[in-house]
Amino acid sequence: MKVKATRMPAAEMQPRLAHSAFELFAERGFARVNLDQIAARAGVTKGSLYWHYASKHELLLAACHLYYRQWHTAVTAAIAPLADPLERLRAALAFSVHSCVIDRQNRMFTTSLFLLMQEDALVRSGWSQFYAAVREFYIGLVSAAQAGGRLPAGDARRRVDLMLEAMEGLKLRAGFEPQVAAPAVRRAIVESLLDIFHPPATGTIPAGMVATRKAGRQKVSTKSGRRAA
Amino acid sequence: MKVKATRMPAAEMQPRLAHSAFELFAERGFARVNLDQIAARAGVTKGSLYWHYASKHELLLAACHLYYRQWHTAVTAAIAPLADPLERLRAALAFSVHSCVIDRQNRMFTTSLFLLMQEDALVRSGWSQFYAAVREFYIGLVSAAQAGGRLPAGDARRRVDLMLEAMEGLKLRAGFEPQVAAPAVRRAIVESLLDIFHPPATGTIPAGMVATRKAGRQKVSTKSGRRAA
DNA sequence: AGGTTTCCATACTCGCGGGTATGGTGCCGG
DNA sequence: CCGGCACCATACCCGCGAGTATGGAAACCT
Repeated sequence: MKVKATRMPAAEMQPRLAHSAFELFAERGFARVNLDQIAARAGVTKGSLYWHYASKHELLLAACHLYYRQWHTAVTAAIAPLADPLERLRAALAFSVHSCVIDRQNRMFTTSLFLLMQEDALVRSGWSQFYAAVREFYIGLVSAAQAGGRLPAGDARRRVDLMLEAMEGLKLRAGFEPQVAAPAVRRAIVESLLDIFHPPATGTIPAGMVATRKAGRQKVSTKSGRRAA
Repeated sequence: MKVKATRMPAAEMQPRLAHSAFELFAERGFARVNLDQIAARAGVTKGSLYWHYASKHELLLAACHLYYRQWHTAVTAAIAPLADPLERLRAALAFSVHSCVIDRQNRMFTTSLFLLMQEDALVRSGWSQFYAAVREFYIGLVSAAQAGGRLPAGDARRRVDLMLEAMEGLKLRAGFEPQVAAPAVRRAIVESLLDIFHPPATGTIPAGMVATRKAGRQKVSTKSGRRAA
């Protein structure tokens, strides 16, 4: 029986299984992946998978940690060569937008995660911590740009929250509107997100004296606005 | 056998089943609902469910159409009594934020939908049409506010896209950070979203007011440059 | 009335997949 | 050299749930 019991040197199979689990979850989503597939991709069978992980759920948590670490190293590398704080922020945004829009695996994994989060406290708290880390990371970039005079002062935390929400929404939108993957659109999106860190022209409402300096720069609403009845 | 074959008058059972399917999908998500539960909530059994719908998938599509119609009537009612265009926009935003943040059913249903979308063209195109309708609805509100001088001029479509993305992201965030459900936070979020429709103080970088003079090797160029990302 | 159609219930099939039982094999210490 | 441990494969169990087969009762003809 060509059993090929190659004897992995102890704690090498565990991350290997987590990696294949992550890949498959990112390709097909958690529910559409079974344990035989995960084990097969790692080169073993389900029986030995259960020696390393007690359940599919544990495998999910391991895949999540893998995802979190991957994001951190990738975004760190993306901004490492840059010195100007605004350019660092811009590069981080460009990286995030790219991974949200282009990387289908990323979309599938996180979308699957958002559903699991609704009924699993561990997944939820894990994501919550990751999200907090991402937020602090961006707040650091924005604060540095503000301190360096490259961005106007403002409530960094609140604006970063808005920006991150828009990023997540963009990811979802890219799932059904593939045109946002066009390079020109992506660049425009990055600029839109950067605009979030510029405060509005006036406080909140420009009462009646709106300047309308650039009115009519683009065709406005003639055929788009089916008025709300 | 007390068979209780009450004989629903033809096309009354169909929407009844769609409604209970929607409710259950919104409570537990598509994958965690079986057909017996849907049939039971509608007062029948699975055998008769299959007389009205050919598969669970058809039931899902019916539930989607129900959701789309519900959103439209609800948001229309929310802004109906208002006349001022900016107030209409604000009311629509407040309604949307409320349903994203408070309504757990809404979150669960759409989150479940986003996952199904990845592998189901019908669900995807249905959502795409719905999203387009929502976008046009908001573009109409924004354009009206701009035309009435209540909002400064600007690219309504692009800003509405950004706003809707932030709204979807907010919905996801509300799933794991329940503190956004606080009324004060909700109001602040509505104002943040409204700020999107106020253009930044200057084009992109406020060069005049800050110390560093715009080391702008790359400027935004307003339309589309040919820079590599 | 008798036949047909419409709507509904009961009872079943059956594949899928998470999880388990069990036994084999390389390896290491004694 | 041998017993035990770590790692892995094979083969099984079993619940769940989508979908089906079948039959029965009400309504609708003609």
